[in-house]
Amino acid sequence: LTKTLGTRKRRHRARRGEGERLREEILTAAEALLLDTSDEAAVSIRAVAAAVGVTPPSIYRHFADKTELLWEVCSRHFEALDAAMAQEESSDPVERLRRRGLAYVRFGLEHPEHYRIMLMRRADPGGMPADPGRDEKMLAATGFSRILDDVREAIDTGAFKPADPLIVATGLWIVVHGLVSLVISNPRWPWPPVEQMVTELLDVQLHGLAATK
Amino acid sequence: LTKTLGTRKRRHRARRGEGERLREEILTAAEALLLDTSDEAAVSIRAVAAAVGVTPPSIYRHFADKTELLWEVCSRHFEALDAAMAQEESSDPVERLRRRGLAYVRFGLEHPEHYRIMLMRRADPGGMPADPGRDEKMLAATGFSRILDDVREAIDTGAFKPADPLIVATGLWIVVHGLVSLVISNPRWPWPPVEQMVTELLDVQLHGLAATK
DNA sequence: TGTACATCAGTGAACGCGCGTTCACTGATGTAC
DNA sequence: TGTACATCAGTGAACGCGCGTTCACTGATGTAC
Repeated sequence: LTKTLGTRKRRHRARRGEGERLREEILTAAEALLLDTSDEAAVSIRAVAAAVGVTPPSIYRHFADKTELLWEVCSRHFEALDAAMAQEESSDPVERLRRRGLAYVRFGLEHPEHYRIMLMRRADPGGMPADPGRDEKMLAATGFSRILDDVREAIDTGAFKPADPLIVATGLWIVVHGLVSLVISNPRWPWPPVEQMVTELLDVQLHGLAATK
Repeated sequence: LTKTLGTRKRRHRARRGEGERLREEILTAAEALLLDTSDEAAVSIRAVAAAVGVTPPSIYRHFADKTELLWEVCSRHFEALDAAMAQEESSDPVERLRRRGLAYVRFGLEHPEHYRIMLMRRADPGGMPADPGRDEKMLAATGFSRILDDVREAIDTGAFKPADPLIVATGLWIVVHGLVSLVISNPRWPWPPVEQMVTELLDVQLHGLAATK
C-alpha cells in the first residue's frame, strides 16, 4: 500500500504535508507502547491507532500490515545497536571484540522487547515469512559482520590461533546472545552481576581463542 | 479444580476409571500437537480437546487452566533433559561438563518448542505468575544444579582455577543456552555444524577455565 | 480573483476469527438397602 | 437379586474478548481554468 501512494503523476498532486508526519507519529507511538508495556502483545494495530489518536484503518495507509510496522520499529533500534558497536574502537582487534561484546549485551538488556522480537522468536511462521533479505539485514543489524571482521583480523595478525573465522565469530555471538536472552527471559532470577558475567565470559572465551605463546 | 476432585468421603465413591485415563490422553494430545506443529499457539484448549475427541470444558476437569496444562507437558520433557544429563558420567568433572553440555544442546534442539516455552519467554506475564517454586523447578529441570556440582568439583580438585562456582556454572549455562536459543529462533540460517560449534565452544570455555600448569 | 473539480488522508462500521472460560445440564456408573 | 439413589465425568450452548483487516465513504486540501 505504502508504495502505491507516491507514484507517477500523483506525486505533484495534493498531499497536505500531514502524510509523512502521521507515519512518524505511528512509529513513535508503537515504540513507546513497546517500551512502556514491555510486551509485544500490547502493540496491536488498534492500540497504536488509539495512542496516536487516529482510527485503526488509517494505519494501513502507511504500513502494509502489522508485521511491517513492527519490523520498522525494531529496525531503527537495531541500527542503533550496530552504531553502538561501531563506536567501540581500538587498535587491538581482541580488545575491540571485548568492547563490542559488552556494548551488545548492554544494548540487548536495555531494549529487551526489541531484542526479543528480532532474535528470540521463530523466523518461519507469521513472523517475517518470505523476506529473503531478512537474514542479511539481521546480521548487519546485530553487528555480526563487525565481529566477523574483528575475528579475521585477530587471526591474521596472529592474536588468535588459526581457525575458521565464521565459527569463532558465531561462537562469540552465541556467548553474548546467550547472556542477553537468558536474562531477558528470566528477569526475576538472581543473576550474578551482569557486567561481571559478560566480562568474565568474554575473558575466558577470548583467552581460550588466543594463540599460546 | 483438579485437586478438589479426589477429596475426603468422595474418594471411595464412583469413579469409572476413565478419569485418570482422559488426563493422560489430554497430555499426550497436547504434546503431539506441540511437536507436530512446532507452534505453541497451535496448542489451544479447543485444539487439544478436538484432538482427544472431547469437548473443551472437560479439559477443566483435569487442569485448572491452560497454563497448568502447558506446564505439565513441558515438565515431563524437562525431567527427561535432567535424566539425559544425569546419564552422562565420567570420573573427570571437566569431561562430565563437556558431555553434559553436549547432551543439553542436543536435547534443546530436538524439542525446540518445549525449550522455547520453558526458557525463552517472559517469566512475569500471563506465563507462570505467582509460582514461587518455579525458579527452583526450572533450575532442577535444566540440570543447572548438576553443572554447578561439576564445577565445584572441578574447582576443588584443582582442575579449574579458583573462582566463584555460581558464576562459572552460569557462564557454561549461558554458552549452551545461547547456542540452542539462537538456532531455535533462526533455524533457516546456515549455521556451522552444530555438533562442531558446541564442541569447540565448550573446549574453548573449559580450556579458559582450566588451571594453568 | 473566483469557482468547479480532482485528490487522497483519514473515518465509521462492520467482517469473521479463534480464543479461554463459565454454567446449568445429562446420563452412565456404581453403591446402599 | 432388584430397585432407588448419589456421584461426577463429560456435554452443549453461550459469555465476552480483542484482534487484523476490508470497504465504501467524507470532507478538507490544493489545483486548473
